[in-house]
Amino acid sequence: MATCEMCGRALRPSVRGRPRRYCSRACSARAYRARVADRPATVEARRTPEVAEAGLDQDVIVRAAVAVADREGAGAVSMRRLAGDLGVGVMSLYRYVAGREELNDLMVDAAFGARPLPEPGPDGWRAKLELSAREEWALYRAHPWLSHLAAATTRPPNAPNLLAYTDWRMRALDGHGLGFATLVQIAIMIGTYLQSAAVPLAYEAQAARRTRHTRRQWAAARQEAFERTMRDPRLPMVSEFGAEAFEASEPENIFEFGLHRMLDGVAVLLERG
Amino acid sequence: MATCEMCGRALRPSVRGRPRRYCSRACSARAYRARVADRPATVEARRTPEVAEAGLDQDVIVRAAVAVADREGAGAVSMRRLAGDLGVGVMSLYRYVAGREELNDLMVDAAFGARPLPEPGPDGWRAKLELSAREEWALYRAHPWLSHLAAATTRPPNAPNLLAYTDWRMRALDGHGLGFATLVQIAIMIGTYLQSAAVPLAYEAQAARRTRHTRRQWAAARQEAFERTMRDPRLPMVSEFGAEAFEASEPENIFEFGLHRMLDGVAVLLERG
DNA sequence: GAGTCATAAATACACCGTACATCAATTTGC
DNA sequence: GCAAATTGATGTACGGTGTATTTATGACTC
Repeated sequence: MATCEMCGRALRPSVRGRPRRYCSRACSARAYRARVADRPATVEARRTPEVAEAGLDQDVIVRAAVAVADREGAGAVSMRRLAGDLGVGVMSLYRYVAGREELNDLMVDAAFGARPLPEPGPDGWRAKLELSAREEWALYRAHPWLSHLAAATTRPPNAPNLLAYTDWRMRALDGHGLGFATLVQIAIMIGTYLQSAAVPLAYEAQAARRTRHTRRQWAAARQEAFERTMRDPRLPMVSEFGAEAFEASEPENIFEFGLHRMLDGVAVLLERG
Repeated sequence: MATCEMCGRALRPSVRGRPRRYCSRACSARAYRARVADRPATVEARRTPEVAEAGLDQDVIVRAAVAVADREGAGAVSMRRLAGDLGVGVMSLYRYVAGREELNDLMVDAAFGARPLPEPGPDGWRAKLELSAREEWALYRAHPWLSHLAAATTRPPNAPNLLAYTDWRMRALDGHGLGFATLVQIAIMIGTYLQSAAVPLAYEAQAARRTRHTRRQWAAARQEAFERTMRDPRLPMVSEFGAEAFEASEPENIFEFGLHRMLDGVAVLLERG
């Protein structure tokens, strides 16, 4: 097991690239000091760094990330890009954000935090659950990158504002005789479904960002490719796809359909007692 | 609109990086010939390329990709890695696969193709749908990278073997008085749900790949982080999470629970006529 | 006043996907 | 029969990615 060269503590595994030598930036700096100590003092001031006016913090970074993702898609978000937008050095970001993975979690949390569910909400468990689903869907509509990132959050999820949705749903169902474990499962089931029903929204947004010309080209190529695979004797039903079926498989309609089926399923569960 | 410098045809947009100049490799080669033609003939043979023994093809590449993903996770799959494993040059892969995106689609298709649904399957729509869900779940268990990639396939999906699942589900429900659009929606709803219910399996697999030592460290860090966010007065229900709730939120149990709720929901729809 | 720490940023490494260039071998068209 | 075109394989290079380490400055503490 590798240990820190300065303090001897266990090193957490390096995410990628070279193995770690120090357990923290503090140890790295300490080691640097030690090395510098016994070295001819040739070091002198070369650069006077500009002081950032307002100062950096986690919120600023996350807001910048969300803004980029909203405008140009999740793919446009990178540490370099954010640093450029904020006018700071790339590595400065790491002072406030552990890394790319944490930034993703923070983006998800920020998005959910901007749209809290109302208290106490409408009457009745069904209206409540339906509302919570529509609110979450509205979020995915507003931030097409969100569903993908929400599905990719660290597990168990580390975003309080995302958990707030789960909590609200559990409270919506509390007092109807269901066990705690069942409340958990219903709440998770709904979130799970919405997340992946919303994934196609990212494709729509990607298309919308193209120029009218290339968008048409792109859509045509996709459609053509699909029609080629669709026309397969082993897919008798899919071969019958027409305008009506395409309409039915629009994200909006899949969302709506699945929501009602799930709520009907929950109703069955409640009737059984 | 940019056009090919050789043949003047419209250029499809470059996926990333430099803009295209030619519409195909053929045109690129033609341009090269033209350039070489009026140039002192200094070019001579420098290298005799080794002929690949068995020859490359799409299947070989896709199988290699699936093998790497199974063993080391989706993150380990890269064009360079595959080329290395297969003992060929990186760019040789592009002769059989359009690019990374198509490779993803092909991996998904290959996985689903390896587990076709039985014909005619069990009796009754409910048993059929349940079987199809369990088969798909078994796939996600066998290939933890699959759910993520399946969610990220191009839309509409271009993988016949994935569509075969949709088709089979639609046939399972055919003849019960539901409209074609409803069949589509039920089939998509089930697939959608399973995909995102399976995402956490990738985390489990990632954990399993770690050494026992680092796995414990990793799990402890995750758990600690979660318990910190969970203990929040604004999350009264989540704060109550105990062993039972954690057990209930295991992927396997979420899968099982959601499946039965959805099938109950479909049953309600059928009763209504 | 010396030592420590928080902040900021440049540099460097190990990756990634893929456009284009370049060769040899094969196929095609006349 | 032979030149032209095409195909297959591969090297090189570009423009990115995340992040470990190093270097530097000021502010705070003992």
